This record gives sequence, C-alpha cells and structure tokens, in this order.
Amino acid sequence: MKVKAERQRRVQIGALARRAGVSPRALRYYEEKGLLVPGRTAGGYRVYTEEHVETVRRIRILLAAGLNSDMVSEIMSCMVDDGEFLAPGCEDLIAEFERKRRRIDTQIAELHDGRSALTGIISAGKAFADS
DNA sequence: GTTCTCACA
DNA sequence: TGTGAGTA
Repeated sequence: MKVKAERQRRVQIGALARRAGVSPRALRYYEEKGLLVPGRTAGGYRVYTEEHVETVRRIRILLAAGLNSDMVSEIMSCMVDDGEFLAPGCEDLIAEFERKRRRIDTQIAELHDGRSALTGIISAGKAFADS
C-alpha cells in the first residue's frame, strides 16, 4: 500500500500546474515559502506526484481564507501526509488558529456592513436617477 | 518543447 | 505573481 505511493507517476511542474489549476510560477512560490516540497531530478527539474495535487488545493483554500504562508506551512506540517485533517502533537497551534478564525468572522461581519452600505448608496443613486 | 534561476521600463 | 533572458 505504501509501495504504491512511492511508485506514483511523477510529473513536471507544468503538468501539476494544469491539474491543480495554478501557474507554475505559483508552484515555485509555494516551494519558496516551504508550503510544497517537490523532488528534484538530476537535472534540477522539480518532480511532483498526484499527492501534490491535493496539497496544492489545500494550500489555495487556506490562502484564500486569509492565512499567510507561515500559518499554512504550520498547518501543513501538522497534518498526517495523506490524511485530510489529522493533527498529531500540534495542539499548541489550535489556539492560534482559533484566533485566526475569529478574525475571519470579524472580517466577514465588516464585509457585510460594507455591502449593506453599498446597497443603500446604490438604491439612493437609482432613486435619484429615476426622479 | 520544458524547466531553471534571476531580475524588474 | 507575471514576464523576459539565457541555460540545461
């Protein structure tokens, strides 16, 4: 079973980029930030496996949630490789993530307020135009 | 044809 | 994060 993972087909950066829906540039950037660690060929080419496709998706989700690369890196290292959401001995990070989650809640609320304000302005503008 | 690193009118 | 340069 583990043997299977080790002999997975390896792909170059371009192929992984297409599969994951990101640019090769982004993939190199993730590596620079320690989020994604590809293998290397003798010639220096980065080599990835199917496993990396899902890793990239998780990275994108976390990044989209507003986490910086440092936090994403911490999370990645606290999850058992193939497992979806497993946390070994990283309970110490939970508190930090809870703070981050709270900040996200605050941002959502602020975004809602901004949207409401915009809605008011828009209807006021339309009322003026129709008058 | 692809990727690599480095640099930025 | 895109793009071009000069390679491997």
